[in-house]
Amino acid sequence: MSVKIVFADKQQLDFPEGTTVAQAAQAWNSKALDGAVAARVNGVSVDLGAPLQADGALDLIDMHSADGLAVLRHSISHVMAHAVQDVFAEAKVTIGPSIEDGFYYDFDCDTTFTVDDFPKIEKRMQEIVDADHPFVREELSREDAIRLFADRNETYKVELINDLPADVSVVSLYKDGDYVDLCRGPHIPSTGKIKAFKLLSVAGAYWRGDERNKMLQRIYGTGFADPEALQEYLDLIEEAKKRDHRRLGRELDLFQTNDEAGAGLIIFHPKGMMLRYLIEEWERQEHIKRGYDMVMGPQILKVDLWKKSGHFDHYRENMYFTEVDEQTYGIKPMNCLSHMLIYKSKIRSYRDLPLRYFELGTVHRHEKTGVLHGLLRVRQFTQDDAHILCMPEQLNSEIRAIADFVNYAMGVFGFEYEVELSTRPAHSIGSDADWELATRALENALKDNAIPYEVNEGDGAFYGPKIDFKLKDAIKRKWQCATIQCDFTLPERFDLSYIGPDGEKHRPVMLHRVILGAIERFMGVLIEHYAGAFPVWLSPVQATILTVTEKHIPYAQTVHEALLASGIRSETFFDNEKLGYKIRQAQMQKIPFMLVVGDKEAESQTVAPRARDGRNLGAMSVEQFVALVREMCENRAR
RNA sequence: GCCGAUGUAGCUCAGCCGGUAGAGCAACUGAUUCGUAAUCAGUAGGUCACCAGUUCGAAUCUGGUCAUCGGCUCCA
Repeated sequence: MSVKIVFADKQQLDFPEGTTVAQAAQAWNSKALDGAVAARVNGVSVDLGAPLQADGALDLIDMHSADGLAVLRHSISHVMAHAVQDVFAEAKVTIGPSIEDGFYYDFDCDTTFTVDDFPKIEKRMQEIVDADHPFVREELSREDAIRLFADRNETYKVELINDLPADVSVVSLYKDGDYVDLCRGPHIPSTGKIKAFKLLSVAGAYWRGDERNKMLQRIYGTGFADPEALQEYLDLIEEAKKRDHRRLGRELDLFQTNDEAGAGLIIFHPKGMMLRYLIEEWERQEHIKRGYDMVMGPQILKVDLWKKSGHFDHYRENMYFTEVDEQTYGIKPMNCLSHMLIYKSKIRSYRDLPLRYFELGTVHRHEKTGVLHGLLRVRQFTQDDAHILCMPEQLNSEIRAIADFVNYAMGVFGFEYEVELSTRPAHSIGSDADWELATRALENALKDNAIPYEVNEGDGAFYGPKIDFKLKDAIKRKWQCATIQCDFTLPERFDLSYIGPDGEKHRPVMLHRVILGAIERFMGVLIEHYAGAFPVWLSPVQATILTVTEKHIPYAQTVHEALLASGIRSETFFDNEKLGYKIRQAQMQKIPFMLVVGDKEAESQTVAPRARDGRNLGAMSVEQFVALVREMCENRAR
């Protein structure tokens, strides 16, 4: 029997059945195996050593491709587990997949691993690599596999096999040397193919990601096709550290957190507050343009109102409470309640809808200590929040308008983003019918507007499904900022109504939505995105005036005042230092323009701007400079 | 909240086996008056996160608390 194999270039060759993928590929093209780590036969990933058993299309997976790197890293994770068990005999293996940028493996081990153990583990890994053990695939019955792992005291592997679906009767194992792991594969042909790896960090992780389960020890590492690519990645990590918003927040004097004030609470310094003011002011204008009404509710509301809304029952552990005159008040974790009360303040007609209430609403949420992170995860934050009350038939166009708004806003700041639809979570309120209706409404709006999205099962808010917009920051981390949530429950609980054309009362639907999300988080993402070098319109300081010597101070002062009067955010730097020093300081502060003022400028009543990128713009009048800055602001230019 | 690590001057970090703290940069003062990424000299600055305990004696050892960092879980 022979099999017909079609290769990437459409060439078709016949081979005896049982010919391995590698042999076939070699016959097709003698260089085909260079850099190949695995292959796809009819779209299914297989080892290079896999036998060909049927006709099909074969293409090779290159080590440099995303799929190839995943295979390589998965193989390195086996080598790491192998090495860890050689170093720590009592370590039990659990799971160890490849992930974006690397891999990890989780172990259950009484000895706690530290980064100081890495050299030992890496040394052992290198020995395994040097030994060039082939990765050997074996298939065993469920029972035999369970017996094998039980004999080796690998209880987690036994649990994994036991939990496989009932119709799985055969499982695959991979061996390299004396190490055996339960694994679907594919793997690289042998450990010797590994040319570049590094262990990065150790952390705790719950078995199967469930906080009720045992905490395991996870070792993260990465691997690349060659040492150069690994070094490039390590350099990228260094670069990411340099643009960490917590570091830049201090260096650029934007904000602080303070032990004495409390965890997760941000204290904005003048420059950080200016940045925040600029973002917020921009937002207000954009909301007014789009038909939103600005409103504002109180910071605390009586606990009974939180009971009515369902927050007390479903969100209490995240809320702060305070006692005033024997009354318990809940400090708001969300802004919706006041907006509901505004709606209820009079009888609404269908002609009034949609109503769009916008509030830069400051909320408090009691986040778990371990999740706090700079500006990105805090306990007090301000949302650019709005609640849209509309008729069900208006949902579609309202969602579309919000999606357009988000798209516009992301464009202004230069972010890419992805869209996800999150459905009903385990812990939620409302009827199945309402959830169905709300989820359908969001989904239809996405489909009608041809917005590509992915479904995120069970990730909705407790009161309704949501569309999440995940923007990608400078180091490709994804952050949830914008979100649209569809809510039939709160209007019900607050008995909201409008009088329809038929003269009868009807129930409005509510959309909760944010565009930037939390201002604090968005600022954190922005700082990293721009690496602290904000575009001119967002720069807390747009120009700093540098004197060549002390005698130029009087003229520089008049320039400064003229700029301030023109609405330019100007700063003076008159220290008794050399010009080079002042330029260096201004450069490190990432100020867009440095205005050098010396004899020439004072005499000709000009300034000599030096742009942040080092370009010397030559002498120009103050008016010309003001016009330049204004134009850049309008174009939102860097 | 969980696992692990860390907490020394404004910042970055030294400080071995317990004997009451040190550098660079920043700051301040003085000199210098200088043209596109660091002028020179001097001075000052620390409850060693906090609270207990062990000890003749604790930055150092032990326990607790707080905070930060890397993750997990959760999330704007």
